[in-house]
Parts: sequence; structure tokens; C-alpha cells
Amino acid sequence: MTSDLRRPERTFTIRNLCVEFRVTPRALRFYEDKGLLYPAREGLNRVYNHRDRARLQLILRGKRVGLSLAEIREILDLYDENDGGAAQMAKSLRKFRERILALEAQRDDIDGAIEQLRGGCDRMERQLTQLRPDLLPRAADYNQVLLARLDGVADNAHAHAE
Amino acid sequence: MTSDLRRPERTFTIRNLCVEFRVTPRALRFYEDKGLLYPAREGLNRVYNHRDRARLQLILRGKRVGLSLAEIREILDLYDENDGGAAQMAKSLRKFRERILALEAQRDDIDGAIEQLRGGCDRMERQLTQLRPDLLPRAADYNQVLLARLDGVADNAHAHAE
DNA sequence: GGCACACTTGACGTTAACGTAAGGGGCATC
DNA sequence: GATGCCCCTTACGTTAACGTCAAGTGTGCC
Repeated sequence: MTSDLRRPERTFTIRNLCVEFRVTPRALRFYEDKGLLYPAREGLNRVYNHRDRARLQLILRGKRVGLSLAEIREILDLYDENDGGAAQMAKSLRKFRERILALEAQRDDIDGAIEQLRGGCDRMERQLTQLRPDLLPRAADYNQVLLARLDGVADNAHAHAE
Repeated sequence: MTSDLRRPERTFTIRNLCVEFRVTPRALRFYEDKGLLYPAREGLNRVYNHRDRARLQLILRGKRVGLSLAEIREILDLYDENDGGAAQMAKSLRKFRERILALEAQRDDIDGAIEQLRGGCDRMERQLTQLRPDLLPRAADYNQVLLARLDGVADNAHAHAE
């Protein structure tokens, strides 16, 4: 109901971001320690702007795809420092391409793993269809899972509204 | 020129597998410690059979897609223990499906990251085309990278043939 | 002014996944 | 029979990414 999250001049407290992205203050301070974030200060308190928030999003996604904080920092630095001349930028470009290749390989791995698990599922389903069809989870149950997940997200959003 | 790797009765020393999969003996012993592998013994020495080798492959792929050893172990156990009755199998089936959902989400993350990096690449390429077209890596260079990778693989394959 | 509450900075603790060093056995080979 | 090589176990060390206190500061409120 409140003001626009996207308004570029808006700032965030550490808690704002923690709640929004489900991380702890400790983590944010840690990222700062490691040079991945450098929010402004208001007295002692940290003040995050939209740029900081965007960086945090990138950090978290980087983590989810398996990058180390050091690797993420490197990428962020490359994004930033590309006023350091064309040579610098050419170097960044190479690194970016390497990362892309690595990520593509990783995605193929994941597809392989999914396939493997699906194979396992299929076998188990066939077995169960023979042995105990009553134990077979139905499509309805599957939807239950999805709904539960959505509820979970909603719950999290409420959790700190109290 | 040598005997068939796929011959089911063939066994492997710890070093065989280490060389083949580019891991250290320490790692294999560690996996055993954690209950992910349990090779036979010949005296003190470990003797791996095809089943062990297949498990190792699964372990390493699991690692590449970001699973912890504990999670991998759980999955392997589920694969094994499904003589424990139909109820057990139904439980495994649920867990497998959860894993699949998680992996699919992770793959989407990776796709997003790739897209992001591609965007960065595009911008840099445009900049460089303006500023210093000479620094632009050409398609030829790109192929160089790929060839270098293949060479690397080939080297590894030769490494233990000597 | 006292209390709650959110923020801060250390600094030590923890977990995962190994690395590494120390010490020892078994077998071929020079 | 000493050397070298591969294997073993035990055990302490290491790195990443935080968690978890402890102790202090600032701000609003009754």
C-alpha cells in the first residue's frame, strides 16, 4: 500500500533489505567486509540505495548459481571499473565469456541430474503402480506442494508485519 | 587398445578412479567416511567395482549441481534402500520430486545469470566497437578457447595411459 | 530518566569438504 | 637390503560463509 519501491531516490535500512531478501544483517555486513557492498552511512548506520540493492540481488543470484563471494566480487568489480580504459573492458569481456561457458556447462549438468532423477521417479512409479497404487501421489498432491510453497512465501512476507 | 572399461567384472584401484575423475584419494576416502561409498577391501587396500564407480559419478555430478554430500548421500540411500517396502519407496519418490523442483529453479537462476552476463557482454562489445575495435576478440579467438578446453580433456585422458 | 528497540563493532565459534603431514605396511627392483 | 612407489590410518590444519555472543551507541516514548 505504501510508496514505490522503484522510486530511485528511496533508501533502505539494513533491516529493510534483510527482510526483503531473507538474509541476516550479519550476512550484509559480511558482504560489506568482503568488498561486495559499500552502503553510505548516516552516522554509524548503513544506508542502502537502489544501486546497493541491485548489487545485493546480483550477489544472491550469484550465490544461488554456485559462485563464491570472491567470484561474485570479481564480476561486480568488472561491471564497475570499466571506466579504467578499453583494455580493462576487453579483459572483463573475456572473463564474462568464461563465466557464461561455465554456467552453461553447469546448466547441462543440472539437466542431466534432473533427467536421472526423473528416471528414478519413473521406475518407482511403475513399481508402486504394481505394488501399492494407493500410495501413488496424485496430480492433486503435486499441486498441494506448489500451493504450500506459495503460502510459504506469503507467510514470510507477513512474518515481520506484526 | 586395452581392456573394456565397461566390462562389469572389472575392478579399480583408488588411483584409477582418482585419475579418471580428477579427484584426490583423500576425497574418495572422505566420501567413504561419510557413507557415500563402501568399496570392498583386499587386505587393507580398497577395491572399487562398477557399482562404486557409478556411485562416484553420481556424487561428483551432485556436487557440480550444488548438492551437499549429505544431500547426495540421502539420494543414494534412497536409490538403494527401496527394498524397504512400498511406503519407503513412496517417500523416496516425494524426495526425488522435491529435488527436481529445486534443480529446475536453480536452472532458471542460471539462465537468468547467463542472460545478465550476456547483456554485459553486449554492452561492452558495443563500447569496444566504438572505442577500440582492435581489442574486440573475434570469433576465431572464441574457437581457440574451445579447442584449448578440448586439448585439456585429451591431455587428461592420456595422462594415465603412460 | 528509564526502558525498549534497532543499530553498531569486535571477536570467537561452527560447518563442510577436504588438504596435509606424520608414521607405517607391502611389494618390486636395483 | 635399501630405495621407491603405492597403499593405509590418524589427526591436526584450512577456507568460506556466516552464526553467535558481548558490549556499546542513538532514538522514541511514557
